Amino acid sequence: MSSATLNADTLAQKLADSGLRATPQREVVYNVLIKKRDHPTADEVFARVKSELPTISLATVYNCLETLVQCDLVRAVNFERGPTRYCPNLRPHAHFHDEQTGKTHDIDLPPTLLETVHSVLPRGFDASSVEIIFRGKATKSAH
Amino acid sequence: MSSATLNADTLAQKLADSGLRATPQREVVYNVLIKKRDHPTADEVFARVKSELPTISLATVYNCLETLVQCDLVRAVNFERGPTRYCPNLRPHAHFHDEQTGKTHDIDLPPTLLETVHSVLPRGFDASSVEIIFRGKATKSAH
DNA sequence: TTCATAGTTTGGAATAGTTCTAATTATCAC
DNA sequence: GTGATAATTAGAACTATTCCAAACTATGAA
Ligand SMILES: [Mn+2]
Ligand SMILES: [Mn+2]
Ligand SMILES: [Zn+2]
Ligand SMILES: [Zn+2]
Repeated sequence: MSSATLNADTLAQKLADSGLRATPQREVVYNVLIKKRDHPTADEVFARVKSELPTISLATVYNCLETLVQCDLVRAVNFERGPTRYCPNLRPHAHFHDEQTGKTHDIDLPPTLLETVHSVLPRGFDASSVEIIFRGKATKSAH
Repeated sequence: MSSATLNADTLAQKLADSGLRATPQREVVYNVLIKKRDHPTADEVFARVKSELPTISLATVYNCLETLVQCDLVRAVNFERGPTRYCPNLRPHAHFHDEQTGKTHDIDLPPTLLETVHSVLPRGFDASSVEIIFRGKATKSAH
């Protein structure tokens, strides 16, 4: 069974869990995110999806991305003014924003780290999620 | 010497360091941020500043906020789609976003934490800053 | 099958937040 | 004071996103 088929099944399943249908548009949008995990904007997703579904509309891309976020298949990422970016990496990870290139890299986190970070919260703060963003420059060796 | 005067001096000094002038608009915008540290949007700053400078324009508020950010007197904060928020707290701190109320709280960080977080970066990633955002709910006791 | 219904997509209009522009006003150095 | 430079202002323009109403599609009961 191909990885694309696995993804399609995962997608169909998660959508069904939320009472939603697996449409061609949703599948292609999701596959575009999986295929190139560079945190694209909605416009960039739109451009990539068009080559497979030339008649898709930008509104539909926004709708699909929103749906995928609701189904916990994709994370919406905002760490600066400017368009929202989309990330299909569901493992706990931080983002490294390279200020020279504008590229955003995923940084895997050791399981203990989120615990440690969480532990700095004073009483009365009950966090359901933690987000970590680095800014700086990445050298060539860091692909 | 009053705290307002101290702030005004700090402001004038930092602006001068960047070759900029201390104008009434810049002073009032800065004082508004200092006075109520609730991470207001530009629109909210505009509304507060108007009571002291009724003829100030929204464009000037944006200009002043941008200037204060450049001079490292204020941080611009973006952790979701929606207007940028402004924070005059220069100590290392995280943000806690209360999803019920929409309010954003400052969480002071022990000096070791940023080191620990920083240490998860693989070779090739050179971070100049780290940002931490919690999301969840704050109980009444957490003011 | 056929039809009714609900879900989805679509293009365009509308909106929110911000930035740009060109004209005016304030400040500084001489 | 005068001229140069910096800052403010109102409004236009712009970007990203959401809203809307119409058309289309899938589903599934009769
Ligand atoms: Mn950037
Ligand atoms: Mn919020
Ligand atoms: Zn990511
Ligand atoms: Zn803050």
